[in-house]
Amino acid sequence: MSAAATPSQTAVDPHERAQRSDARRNRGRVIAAARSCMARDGLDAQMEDIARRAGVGVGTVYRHFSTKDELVEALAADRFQRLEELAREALAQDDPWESFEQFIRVSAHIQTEDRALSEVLTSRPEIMGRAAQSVGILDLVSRLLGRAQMAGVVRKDAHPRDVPMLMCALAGTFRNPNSDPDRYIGIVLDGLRAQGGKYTKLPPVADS
Amino acid sequence: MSAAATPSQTAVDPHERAQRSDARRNRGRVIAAARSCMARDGLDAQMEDIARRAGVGVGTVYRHFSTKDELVEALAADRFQRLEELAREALAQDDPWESFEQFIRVSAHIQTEDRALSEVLTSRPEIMGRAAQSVGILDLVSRLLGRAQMAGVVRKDAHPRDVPMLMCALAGTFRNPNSDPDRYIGIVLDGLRAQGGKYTKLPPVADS
DNA sequence: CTATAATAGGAAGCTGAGTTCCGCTTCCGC
DNA sequence: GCGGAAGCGGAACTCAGCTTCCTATTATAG
Repeated sequence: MSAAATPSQTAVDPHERAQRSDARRNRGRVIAAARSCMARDGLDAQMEDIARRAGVGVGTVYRHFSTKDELVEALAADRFQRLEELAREALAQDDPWESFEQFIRVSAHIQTEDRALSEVLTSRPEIMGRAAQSVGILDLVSRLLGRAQMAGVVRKDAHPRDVPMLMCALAGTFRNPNSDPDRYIGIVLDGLRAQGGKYTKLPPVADS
Repeated sequence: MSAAATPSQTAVDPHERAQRSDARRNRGRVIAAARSCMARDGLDAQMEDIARRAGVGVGTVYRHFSTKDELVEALAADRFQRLEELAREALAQDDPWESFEQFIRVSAHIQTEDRALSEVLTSRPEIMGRAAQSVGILDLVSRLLGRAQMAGVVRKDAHPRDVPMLMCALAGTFRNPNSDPDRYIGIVLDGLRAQGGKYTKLPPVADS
C-alpha cells in the first residue's frame, strides 16, 4: 500500500513528487499511437504495434495503462468527449431538425473513420456506458432530440436512449466495405422524422 | 490429388466407397452442437466445447471441417437457407407491406436468438456474401421489396441490397442487453415506408 | 554533481485457442 | 468371421498476443 498512485488525472498528493516530464510526454505519445492503431485495426490492434508507433517499449505502455482494456477505455472516453463537443456545436444551431441531423451525421462520420469506436459501440456496452456517463453526452442528446420533437419534426415516441442505440446499429453497416453509410443514415433519419416530414434524398446505389 | 473428396454434398463418385454410417451420424452431431454453442457464444465458441457437446473428440470435428472457419461457413449457409424459407413464406402472403414487414421482423428475430449469425453479418461480410449467394435469397428479397414498392408502400429509392445491410445494422442493437429490438425494427421499417405511410407503433421504452 | 527514485525497454514467460498426429477402434465388403 | 480402410479421440503441439520482470537509463532534488 505504498500509494503507488495512478499517474493520471487523480488529484496528485502535493507530498508526492510530480510525474516526471518524460513520463508525461510518453503517455501522450502512447495515447496518440493507440488512437491511430486502433482506428485502423479496431480493438485487436496489438500492444507491440502501439508501442512501436509511439516509439517506446511495451513496458512503457504498461506503465501508463496496466491493461489493454484500460487503454481501450481511455480512448473510448476520449472519443466520447469529442462527441460531446459535436453535440454542443450542433445544439448551437438554430434549426431543430438541422441540428439533430447534423449531430447524427457527424457522429456517424466519426465512427466511419474509427474502427475501434464502432467496435466498442457494438460489442462492449459496458465500456460505452461508462464512457457516455462520464461525459454528459446523454443529456445533450436529450436536449437535441427534445427540441426537435417540440418543433414537431421528430416523432414523439423517440427516446434519447434510442440515439446511441441507432448509432450503434449504423456502426454495423460501416464495417461492410461495399456499403454507402449515407444511405443508411438517411433511412434511419427518415424513420425518426415526425410523420409526413419530407424524406431524405438517399445517395444513388453504387453498382457493383 | 488423390480425390480425398469433401465428405459433404459434392456429388459422390460412385467408385468411392460411401461415407461410413458413424461418420455421417457424427457429422450431424457436430453441426447440431456447433449450432447451439455458437448461437450462445457467438463466433468465439470453442472447438473443444463443440466437440464435447457433440460427444466426440476434437479430432472428429476436424475430420469433418478442416478449419473452424469452414464450420462457421457451413452454419452460416444453413441459417441462410432458413432465411430463404422465411422469405418464401412471406412472399406467399398477399398484402405487400405485411409480407415485407413480416420478413424483416422474422429474420431479425432469428438473429436475436443466434449470436453467431448476427456476428457473421456484422463482421464477416465475405462469408455472408457467399452464403447469401449460394442460396437464392437476394432474389426473393428483391421480389418482396419490388412488390411493396409497386404497391406504393415502400419508398421507391430503396434497393434490394439495402435489406441485408439494414439487417446487419439491426444486428448491432441485438447484442446490447438493454435494448428492445422491436423499437429499432420499427424505426427502420418506418424509414423504408413510402412517404406518408402510417408509422409503426413503437413498443414503450422500458425504464432502467 | 550526486544520489536515488522514477522510468524506459524489450526479451522472456504465460495463456488460451486452434490444429495436428498417431495409436486405437469400428464399420463394411467379401 | 476377417482384413483393412475409414473414422475416432484427445494429448501434445503451435502460435499469437498480452503481461511481467529485471536491467539500464534518466530526470530531479538537494
